[in-house]
Amino acid sequence: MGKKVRVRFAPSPTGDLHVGNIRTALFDWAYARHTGGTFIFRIEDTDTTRVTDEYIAAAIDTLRWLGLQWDEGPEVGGEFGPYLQSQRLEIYAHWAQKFLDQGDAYYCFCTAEELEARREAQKSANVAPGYDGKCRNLSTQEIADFRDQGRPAVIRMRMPEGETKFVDRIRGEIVFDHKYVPDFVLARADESPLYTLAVAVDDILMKVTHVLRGEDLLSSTPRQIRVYQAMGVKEEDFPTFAHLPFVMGQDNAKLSKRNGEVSIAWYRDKGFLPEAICNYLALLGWSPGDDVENITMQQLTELFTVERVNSSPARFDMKKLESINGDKIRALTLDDFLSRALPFLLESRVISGTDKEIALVKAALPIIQERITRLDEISGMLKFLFVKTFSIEESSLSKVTDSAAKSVLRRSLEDLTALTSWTHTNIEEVLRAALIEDLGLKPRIAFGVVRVSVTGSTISPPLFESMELLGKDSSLARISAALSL
RNA sequence: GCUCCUGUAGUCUAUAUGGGCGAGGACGUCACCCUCUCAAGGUGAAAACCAGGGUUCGAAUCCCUGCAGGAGCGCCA
Repeated sequence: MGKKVRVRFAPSPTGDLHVGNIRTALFDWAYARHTGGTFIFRIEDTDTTRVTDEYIAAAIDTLRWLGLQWDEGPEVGGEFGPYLQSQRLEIYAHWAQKFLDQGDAYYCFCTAEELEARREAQKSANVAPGYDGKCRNLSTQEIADFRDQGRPAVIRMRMPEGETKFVDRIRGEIVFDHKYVPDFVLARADESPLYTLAVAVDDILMKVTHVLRGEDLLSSTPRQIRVYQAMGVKEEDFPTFAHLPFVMGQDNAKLSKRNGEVSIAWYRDKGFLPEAICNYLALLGWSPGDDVENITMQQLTELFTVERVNSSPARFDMKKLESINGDKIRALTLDDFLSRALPFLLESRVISGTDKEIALVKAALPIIQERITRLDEISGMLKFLFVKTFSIEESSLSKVTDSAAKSVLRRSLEDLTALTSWTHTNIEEVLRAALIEDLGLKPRIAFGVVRVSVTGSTISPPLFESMELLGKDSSLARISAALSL
């Protein structure tokens, strides 16, 4: 080796980045960081009909949010830019022409309809569908005739007979017989490049040393290698390939909207922490070993090696993600937790953002920190502290209306009114003395009644702390309101 | 159809190069404990080597076949 590691994450943003993309990006990033190499972010936008500026912007935003800093790429630049393939068109045109001149590529005049018809024929004849090489050896006369007819021509790469052999860092030696690798198109009739041309050219020009990407690209590797060869690159300068296993949906199908949300934007909105997403995704197809699971981004870069990546596909499990998310939330410092919680409270309009509100939120967060698995649960748990017109939820109303409940409320109101120092320990002391010791009630019954009257729900943060935060006036007002229901 | 990849509990995985694997951990599930609800935490339980052959003193670990799942075969990436 000796060469400095350069890895790239090169998505084609035809939609929001999804779980699978991110897992790939994460491994690329972790590998670069682990080896002290360079992490390159490149946008593959050669398919202008499907890639949009919005999706590109979203991809950039998502990577930023996840904390996967790139060393070269959009917005940060770099020595081998530009990093948007749409800005590198003349480079691809140059190489396509060179391949043509060398005889490695040729013009193909077959129309889409003709190709389609022949593919159908191949299928019904039980032959692998693929280009049949019709235009491979056209004479100059034939080419001229097609040109005269005004037929458009694509540029096709010639696959010589033989085989391509390479060592995949995850799967070992892989061999493809060229019989199953048909001549492929490098550029459209309008000369715009295709992925097959652009990736290979860019990986070489950007001096990429390791290609870590999805398993779906495994069978396109011989085509890339073919381009390297046509470029005159020596075999020892080819990048090393490592094809990562798939991330699939719960039901073993490919991840899609239908089974589990795939867009990272959705996870962000739901209140998943970026470090939780990364930690969980890192565990899909990789493991640090030694029964370790909960790791920081820093540890990931220290522990990550391609050797420990599995070759078998993994299923995405939302439950486990939530569990890890809960762990990460519990590990947050109060200030960090606060800054992450605020956007959700603002968004749901539980608070408007005044200093007073924020101070109350900060005081309340510790009592809910271990009770949530996602940030979007915060609003529901704290809204009782902020609502202007308080009401008890429908399903819990019956808890406070029977006569036994009334006596609990009456007694609570009485004893609490006399309490001067409104702290949760004092509140608890008073209520225990009155309801448990004096009235002889079971704690869960007695406190349950008070809980519903004060928080409006049978489920809430710890009662006494909640009452302290709510304040004496509001707490007593709610109890007396419940009394008159 | 053809080519390629993959196969440890419901899920993710650990067991560096075959022998403490009579299979370990985590999520989930169930039970119990703790407890003012909900959580968190603690304890415990059920739960797996795809099948069949071989190689070997010994295989979950290596080989073959079968089966199952997935991917690719585009003027998509």
